[in-house]
This record gives sequence, structure tokens and C-alpha cells, in this order.
Amino acid sequence: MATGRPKKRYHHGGLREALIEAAEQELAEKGIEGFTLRGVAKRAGVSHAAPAHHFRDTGELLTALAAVGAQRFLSGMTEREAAAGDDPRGRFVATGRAYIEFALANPALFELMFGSKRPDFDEPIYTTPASQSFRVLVDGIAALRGDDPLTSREGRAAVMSAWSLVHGFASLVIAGRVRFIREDFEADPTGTIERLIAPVVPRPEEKR
Amino acid sequence: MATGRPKKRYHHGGLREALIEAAEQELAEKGIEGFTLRGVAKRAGVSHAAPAHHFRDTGELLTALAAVGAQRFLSGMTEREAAAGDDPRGRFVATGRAYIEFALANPALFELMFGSKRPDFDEPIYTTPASQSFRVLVDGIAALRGDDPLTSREGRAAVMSAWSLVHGFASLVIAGRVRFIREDFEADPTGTIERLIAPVVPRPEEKR
DNA sequence: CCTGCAATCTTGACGCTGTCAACTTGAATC
DNA sequence: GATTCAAGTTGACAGCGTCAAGATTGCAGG
Repeated sequence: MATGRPKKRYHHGGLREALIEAAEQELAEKGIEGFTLRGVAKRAGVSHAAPAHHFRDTGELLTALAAVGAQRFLSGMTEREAAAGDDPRGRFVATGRAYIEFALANPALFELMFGSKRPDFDEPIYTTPASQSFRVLVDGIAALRGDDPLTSREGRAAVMSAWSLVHGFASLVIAGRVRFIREDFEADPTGTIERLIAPVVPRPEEKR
Repeated sequence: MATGRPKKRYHHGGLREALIEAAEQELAEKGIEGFTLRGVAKRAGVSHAAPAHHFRDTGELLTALAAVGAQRFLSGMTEREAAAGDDPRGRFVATGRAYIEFALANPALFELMFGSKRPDFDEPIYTTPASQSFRVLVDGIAALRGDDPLTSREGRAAVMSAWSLVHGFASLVIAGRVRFIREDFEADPTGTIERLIAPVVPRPEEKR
């Protein structure tokens, strides 16, 4: 019989990535408030102090995890936007829908990215994809308005209204505070999102 | 000199209330992620195990604290609404503003009430004021629409749009993710809120 | 008054947590 | 082949929530 499977190597090989994966599982199962570094180490099959050789402390691991989430978040929005065609309104609605669907598909990760203070959100690995996501939002509004929204109070308020709407919806649904709309959403996700965000992106015939 | 100040009584007297007060301080200073039961006990000047005689565990103390927050939240909205006069739109905007101002004035408490899983949100002490707040929202929309919004998908979406908008705004500002709008807000809170929520409560002349 | 009891608070212990220090392993470089 | 150093291990520490047992006190019934 040849070499047994490489189960008990002393050196892991790709422990850093394995820890991030394990951390995502731990976060998804326990939530941010039940998240434990020792639990992550156990999932990765490694001793409790091993993570210290790859992450200074728990916050640094959570920063890396938040960055992974931000990257996935950005990808989801840009892919949906590209698939939506040329109509500015259709593209914008698609990104809003991607925002909500990411949040509902990755609730704990979403919480980590927007509701926790443990990661360091000033780290470039996080700020880079996060800023790009913000750019997607601003550009979408710009295409609808025909100007740079950040240069006027009205424009900034328009950006903020749209962002607040999808973000608030995602947060409230995740928090489990709005069962009445969750039913509508599961029965008809597209229509529900359309009705939800209609106030901030009026249909063409309703404009003016 | 008469009795020295009653500093070292063995029995506290009103420890339960004192613990809730201390818990609010602890929460405000450390945030939900740094909140510690032993820290609360220390603030109240009692031993680390004293709280157990008034709250089964930390979650029960946090439930009581969330209930206090929900009550204060409700009071702020109803007071503002009453002070706003008779115009349905003015009343509704006032409640929205009260929502946002409560969140910004009590960020950690707001996080506890909407972003944490540690309190038991099914406890009547919490659900009672929370349901009343929801009622304020629904009644406000009803006055604007002239029907019961909960009976139609469009109505429910309208409720959800308004709630999501103010909730998302508060969450994002608290999370520190939108410095650009915070400046606008501090320079002109009323106008900023007006512009923000304008999409969901159009001015009369813009209606129809 | 005073006696006993139950409520309230303290002390001490347990297992779990994150982090640090010291040691071991093994792979790559000279 | 010896050495070195990154990547693992074990063990320790203080702080955490919670439980059990003992100390103190207010109070009700004699």
C-alpha cells in the first residue's frame, strides 16, 4: 500500500486560506456573537494557537473574512449589472437586487461587514472592494440622473436614499423583524423588490 | 455628625434598576461586542455574581435593556408625532425623524435592539412597545394612503420602503460608512431628512 | 422583643475564551 | 549534511459567564 493519505502532516500547507474558510463556517453557524477563534482552529484541524502565525489576533482574521465578503459582494453586483443590459433603470434595479440577495444568502457575513466593530474597516483589503461597490451605486444613480450626484446635496441625498432602502430592507429581514414582508418576498422576489425600490427609481412613464 | 452616607450597605435596595442603568452605560461605552456582565456589576458597585439574583443570565439583562430602549424609542416617536400637528405628511416625517434621531443619540442601544441576537425579542416587555412603534408606522402610512396598507402587497411594500429607508440610513450612519452624508446631516438635519425620505412621502404638489 | 426564614449579596470554583511564551518539527538553503 | 527559520505544538495566564455554598439582613409571626 502506498502512502497513507496526508492526514497528520505537521505543517498544514495552506493554513491561512483554510482558516478563512473555517472562519466563514464558524461565523455562519454561530453568528458574530458566538464566533470563537478556538472554534475556528478546531474546524481547521489545528491547535488553538496556530492561527497566531497567520493573523495577529481575532480582529485580523475577521478583517480578512470581511474582505472576502466585500469581494463577493462586489462580484455579485457587477455580474448582475452586466447581465441586465443597457437600460440604466434595469441595471440599477439589478444591482439593488444583488445587494439584497447577497445579504439574505450570507446573513452573518453581511452582519460582519456592516454591523460589527471587530474587523478593521480601514484596511485596504477591505476598503478596495468596498469603494468599488460604492462606485457601482454612485454610477448607477449618475446614469439615472444625468449628473454626478456627489456634487450636490440633492444628489447625495438620492444616493443615500437608494442605499438606505436596500440596506435597511436587508437588515430588517435578517433581523427577523418583518415576517409579513418575507412571505411576499419568497412568493415573488422580483415583484417585491420592484415595489420596494420603486420610490427611489421611478418607472419612466411615472417620471417628471 | 449623623449617619455616614449609606455607602456600604450589604443589601443594595434597588439593585435591579441600578443594574439596568449600569448596563446602559456599559453598552454605550463598550458596545455590544465589549459588553460584560462583570463590568456591569462593577459599575453598580456589587460583586460579580449579584446580578444573578435579578436576571437569570446576561441575555435576560439585555432583554430588559432592549425593552427600556424600545419604550424610549416609542415615546420619542409619539411625542414628535403629536407635536407635528394635523397634516398627515408632517406627522409622518416627524416620526421618521424621531426614528433617526433616537438611533443616532443611542447608537449602541439601537444596535442592541435591531442588530443583536442576545436579547429575547419574544418577551412581552419588548414586544409590547415594539408593536406599538410598528403601529405608529402603519397608521402613518394609512393616513397618507387612505387605506389599510397591510391588506395589499403594494401597501405592505410601501410600509417596508419607508421603514427600510429610515432604518438603513440610521444603520449606515452609525456604522460610520457614509461620512459624506453625515456632514450634510449635521449642517442641516431637517433638510437632509426631508430630502432623504422625500421619495417615499412626496410633497403634495408632486403627488399624482 | 425576638426568632426564624427567605431574599439578597459575597466568595470561590469551574470550564471556556484570547493571547503570550517556550518548545518542536521539518523543509529549504548554504 | 548542518543550519536556520517559518509553521506548528503545548502550557500558562487573566478575564469571562455561570453555578454552588456561605454570609448578611429585612421582615413576618410568635
